[in-house]
Amino acid sequence: MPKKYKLPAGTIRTTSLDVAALAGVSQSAVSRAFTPGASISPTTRDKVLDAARKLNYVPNSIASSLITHRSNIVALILGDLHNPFYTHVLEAFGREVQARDRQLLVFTLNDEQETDDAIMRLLRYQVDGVILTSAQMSTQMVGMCQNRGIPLVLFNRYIPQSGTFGVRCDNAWGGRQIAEAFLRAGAKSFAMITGDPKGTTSKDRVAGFVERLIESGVSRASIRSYEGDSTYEGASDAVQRMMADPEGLPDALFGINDTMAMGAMDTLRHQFGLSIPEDIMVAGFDDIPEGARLPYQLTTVRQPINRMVRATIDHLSLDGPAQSTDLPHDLPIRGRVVWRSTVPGDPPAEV
Amino acid sequence: MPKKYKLPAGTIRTTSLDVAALAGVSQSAVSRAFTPGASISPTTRDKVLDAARKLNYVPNSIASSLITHRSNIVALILGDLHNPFYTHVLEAFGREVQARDRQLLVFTLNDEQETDDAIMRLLRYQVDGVILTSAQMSTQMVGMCQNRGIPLVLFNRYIPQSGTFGVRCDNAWGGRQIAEAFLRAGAKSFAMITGDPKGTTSKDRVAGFVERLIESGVSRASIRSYEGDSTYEGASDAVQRMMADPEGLPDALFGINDTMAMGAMDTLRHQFGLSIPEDIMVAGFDDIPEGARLPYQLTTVRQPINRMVRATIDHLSLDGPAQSTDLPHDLPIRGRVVWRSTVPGDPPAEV
DNA sequence: CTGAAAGCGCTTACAG
DNA sequence: CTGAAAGCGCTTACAG
Repeated sequence: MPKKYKLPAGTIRTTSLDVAALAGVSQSAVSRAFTPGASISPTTRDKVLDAARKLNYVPNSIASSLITHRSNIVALILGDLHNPFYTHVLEAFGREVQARDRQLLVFTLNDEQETDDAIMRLLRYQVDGVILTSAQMSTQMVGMCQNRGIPLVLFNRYIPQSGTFGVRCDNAWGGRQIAEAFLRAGAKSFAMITGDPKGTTSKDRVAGFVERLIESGVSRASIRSYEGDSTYEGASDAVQRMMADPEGLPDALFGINDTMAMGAMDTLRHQFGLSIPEDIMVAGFDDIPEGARLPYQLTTVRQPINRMVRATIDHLSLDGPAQSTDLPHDLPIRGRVVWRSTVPGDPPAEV
Repeated sequence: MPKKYKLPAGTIRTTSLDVAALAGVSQSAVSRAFTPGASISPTTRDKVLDAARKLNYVPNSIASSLITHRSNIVALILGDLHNPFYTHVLEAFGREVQARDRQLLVFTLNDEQETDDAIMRLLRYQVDGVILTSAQMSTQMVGMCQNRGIPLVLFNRYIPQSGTFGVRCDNAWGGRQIAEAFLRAGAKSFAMITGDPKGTTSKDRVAGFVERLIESGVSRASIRSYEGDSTYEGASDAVQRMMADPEGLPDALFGINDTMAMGAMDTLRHQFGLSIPEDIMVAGFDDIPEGARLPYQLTTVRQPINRMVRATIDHLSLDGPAQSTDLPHDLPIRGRVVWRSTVPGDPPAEV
């Protein structure tokens, strides 16, 4: 019986029919043997599993997906791979998704406005859920996912009034803690190196930071801001601009993420010969392990990655029915301050 | 006409049949409109594409995969995510695979011996190819892939006599260059911080390094070796052991990868107050961007990632027939020395 | 260039 | 608990 559709030459393709023949059971029985909880006797199951082992049979999940409408694939859209924080995010999602017998289909974005394009591509793969860690997406694309019943969760960002659900660190709270730390250490003038001006993450950290300073009577004029592009190199450039500023050196510098704080520290020390925290105190945000290394010992805010990742995956409702849409559309999770040596003195109380 | 199989509630599922109905053509025509190179008139194609747009139709690649035996998915097995080198590898593979209209299904490994398990899982997804960057796999698993006609390429490792194809950096050559650089700078005693003792990468770099030193009359006794676990922290521990060694400080230290070289530098400087290269010269391997930062300025060997990634994907033969197996089973690609300031003096000639 | 029809490899009501 | 059969949404020979 010649196959009607061409297969790559020399390829052996063992199907449930082959296993059924060897085990002397129906094809349905083979399917049931591989379906947890299916109605099958232990005897039959063992016969099938034996035959499957002999034939090196592995069920074809493409075929089962077609009928179950579940691909067991979760799409992860990654923007900023160069920030080690996102390496840890990828690792955490990989671990959690694999623990649920799914796999990650990764979409790496080169340009900013590629998110919509990535969504169009992942729709073809019939993914069971989408995790978006990158830039903005259009409301049209949100609709494409919703129509198809594909759960979408934003990680560490939110799109107001889009009806999308977002899990994130409580960035404004974190910004406040850093402000408080600087104030207790006696700082009077401040600078920030900011990230993506369109992203909510950087904006919220800045907002919390500034808010707390203003509350404490600091004048807006003594809070400067430089764009750092979220990167080490961008922060280094921002420090050049800060140092060229006639205002002079601020007492305290807030890098909106650890990578930028590290870039700023290296530039302040090696290019301007300054000491930290003696000449200028520095703090970051994220608590990437690199910030704990000997040369940095960076005071920062820990993002509770594992809790954030689990909350994200829970919202995907990979098993069971979709989450009700009455839930709050934004779930900020509070981290904690990690006190190291780039800010002098003792940790202040939470504010 | 009620659907026989349950769909998640509130979900709209548009198929080629719906598009065909709206466009007034057959379902075959819809399929052809979305198949590049298919036999279809421009008029019909436009009618179909119009209807598809109105209905937000996206072809279901699960269904097409079932019949074409191509999932358009490439499996990438990643081990050491904490080494920034592999972040760049992931990014390069993502870029190249997406440029070929495929996506990466990522398998992150926590433990060492999970590779075989990952292979079993990816077989279900009917991937078009497998890229393995992690630890060893059994020859049985190699056979599983070969039987199914799934191309498998090892990235930066090889398994002798397994019949598997590997693309890698010419690690022995790189090790020789570092040895030569140290020798020209006047070093007489040497130490290495090594990586995974089972991996070929570390072994080959060590072998090339030692070989060149021996050639130049260096005695084996003046070449020490410490295990560094391929990590920053492992290298830091290795330096502790090296400094406790009664042999005293060597003239030159080779970190088998940049991450370890950086861990060693930080520990030598901040914990032992040593200067680099005045007290001890250091070199690494990989040329990760972090090694070029101000505090490190690390002399190293660049791995030609882009060439390696392209060679890997070419060997997958995603389009066209599978590669002949007469090809050499191991393709070492030569990098180049990146000369910075952790080794004194001028760059030596290649050896 | 076009349509009707078979079939990819499974899951799952249905009827024993 | 079990098997025969329908069907998931496509691609592709086949016959016009």
